[in-house]
Amino acid sequence: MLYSKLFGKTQKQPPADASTASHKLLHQGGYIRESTAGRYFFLPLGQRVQQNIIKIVKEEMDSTGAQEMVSPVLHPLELWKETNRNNETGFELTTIKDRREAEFALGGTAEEMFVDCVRKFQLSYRDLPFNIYQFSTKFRDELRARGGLLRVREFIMKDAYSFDVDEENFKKEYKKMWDTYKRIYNRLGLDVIVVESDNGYIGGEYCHEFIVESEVGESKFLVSEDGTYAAHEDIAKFKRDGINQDEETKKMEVIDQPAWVQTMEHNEKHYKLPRARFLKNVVYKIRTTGEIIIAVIRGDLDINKTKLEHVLNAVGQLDDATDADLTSIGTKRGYVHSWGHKNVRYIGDLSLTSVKNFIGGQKEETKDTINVNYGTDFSCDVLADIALAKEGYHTEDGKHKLVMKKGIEVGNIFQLGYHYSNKMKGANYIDEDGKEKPYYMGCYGIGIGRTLATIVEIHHDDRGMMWPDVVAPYRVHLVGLDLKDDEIRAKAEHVYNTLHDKGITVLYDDRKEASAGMKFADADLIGIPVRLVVSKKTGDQIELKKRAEKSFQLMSLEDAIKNI
RNA sequence: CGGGAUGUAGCUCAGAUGGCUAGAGCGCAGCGUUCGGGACGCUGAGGCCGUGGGUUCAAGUCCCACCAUCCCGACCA
Repeated sequence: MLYSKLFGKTQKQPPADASTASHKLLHQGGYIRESTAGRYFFLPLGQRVQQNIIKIVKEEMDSTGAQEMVSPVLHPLELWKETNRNNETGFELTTIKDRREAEFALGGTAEEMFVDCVRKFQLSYRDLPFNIYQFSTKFRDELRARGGLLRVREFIMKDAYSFDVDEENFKKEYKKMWDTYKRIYNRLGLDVIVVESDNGYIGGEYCHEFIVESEVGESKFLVSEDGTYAAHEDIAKFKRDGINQDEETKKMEVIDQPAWVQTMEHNEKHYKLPRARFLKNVVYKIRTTGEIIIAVIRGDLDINKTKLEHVLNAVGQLDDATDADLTSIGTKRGYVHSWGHKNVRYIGDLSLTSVKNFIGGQKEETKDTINVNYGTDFSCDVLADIALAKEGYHTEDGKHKLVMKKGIEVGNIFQLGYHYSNKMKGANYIDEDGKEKPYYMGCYGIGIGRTLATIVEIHHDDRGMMWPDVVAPYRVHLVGLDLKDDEIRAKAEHVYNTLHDKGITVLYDDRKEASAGMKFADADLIGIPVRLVVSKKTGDQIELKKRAEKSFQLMSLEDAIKNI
């Protein structure tokens, strides 16, 4: 490719509103342009990289026996209604109507579509298992796009769906996809951490995110110091250390308390005891049913809303209680009781059994309870893990400390089980015994654009991008200097043609007017792995410099080609 | 959706207290001089000052509404 003909230009200054390295560099290097917030043009350079990533993902998927296909972008809204994902689960669904008033969802993920396609066939157990996938543009009506390609409203995703006869067989597929993802990211030059995470609106019981550690990432997760446990903040388990287990259990009493004691800080000051000794209540409301939920937890811990939603089987439906909600159960802020309110459900955290003789639980203006013990003085409707894990807490076995990390989620794998095959009519296969049975599913996603941006986040320096060989838009950036000299220009063109004939992709900076400094700066910014220079100085030889290295060497064209 | 900020040339930005016939640097076009780390000179093209209302003799500048964008939060594979 001749640089002078390349559509898209480099730019000296980054756009003012770009906050991440990948956003700045991809824009400056002429890889992408913003259309509207969260929707991007991929310019020729960007598209070449995107295609390279797609190629690698496709090769690895195909090698597992998965089969590529493609589904319509517009999904009949009835399908989303069939699984009740159109309104209740908080999916960022964009819907449209056509001229005949038929309603569609712009596909944001395609479980329903793939199941709908599969159920059109009379599947036998002999047809299973299989894994079908597609690359397609996904739409997410994000409230807030950010970070260039890191969180967008439209992007290409590889989404795969597996169909098995049962869980045992599914697990083999899940493991296969896990290993495949590791290979894919390895080839792309990304170190991934596999993290247990929350299924959210996808459904199913367990899933894993593939995360590349980065400060600009939005995924927070906890890792045990020895690295054997990694889990997303929303599901991370940890040990509730016993606080005062050797203390004698005392009898509950109602005591006088000064009116100024209202917050946790006040408690600590008044009783001169650590926060863990107090009871804390947090109130929520389930949006769909209006039911009030009181979460009771040890004072030093915080509620994890996602965990609580799972306990309540109300994913994406929990709102913080308003003052009006508190009034409706006959109380107000600061005076919520850990027991006794009517028409509420009490969910307690596991930590309630880790403390003896709690203080609090039934606060009034100048009274409160002390020596409160879970099980004897009060109990919740459910006792479960609903606490937010934090850095410094210990793993469940108590052996290791947890460390908080941030990263970019570049892919994920989900166990779906019977979630969709149970909800959708006719999602069955005929088993050996002649009976209809639902198939056992999994799904597997990779965000291509986000992966591309992540590669830039990891591979760049202050001059520009540094693409790994396999994804670089071209293998070689050929810089011609002194090109007004016919002889030198002929040499450069010879190099260009030779490389081309050898099947090596090359971007040839053939501009006559541009200065050497400008060409080098552009080459560094664009970040192609190998730079070759032909100029007055290089004579019969050619200069080779790798983007990632400082030094360059003169050599013959043949040696240079060997080197590439 | 809550809090904060910003919308002036393709990009980055300047245009106190209203007086604008709207500027600079980069970029772009032409000519000349340069030519191994974003060279220089001259010339030139390029603006409904986000949109709509209002106040005023006069609005890029003040007021209101809306829209858009960014940051924090909420939400979110």
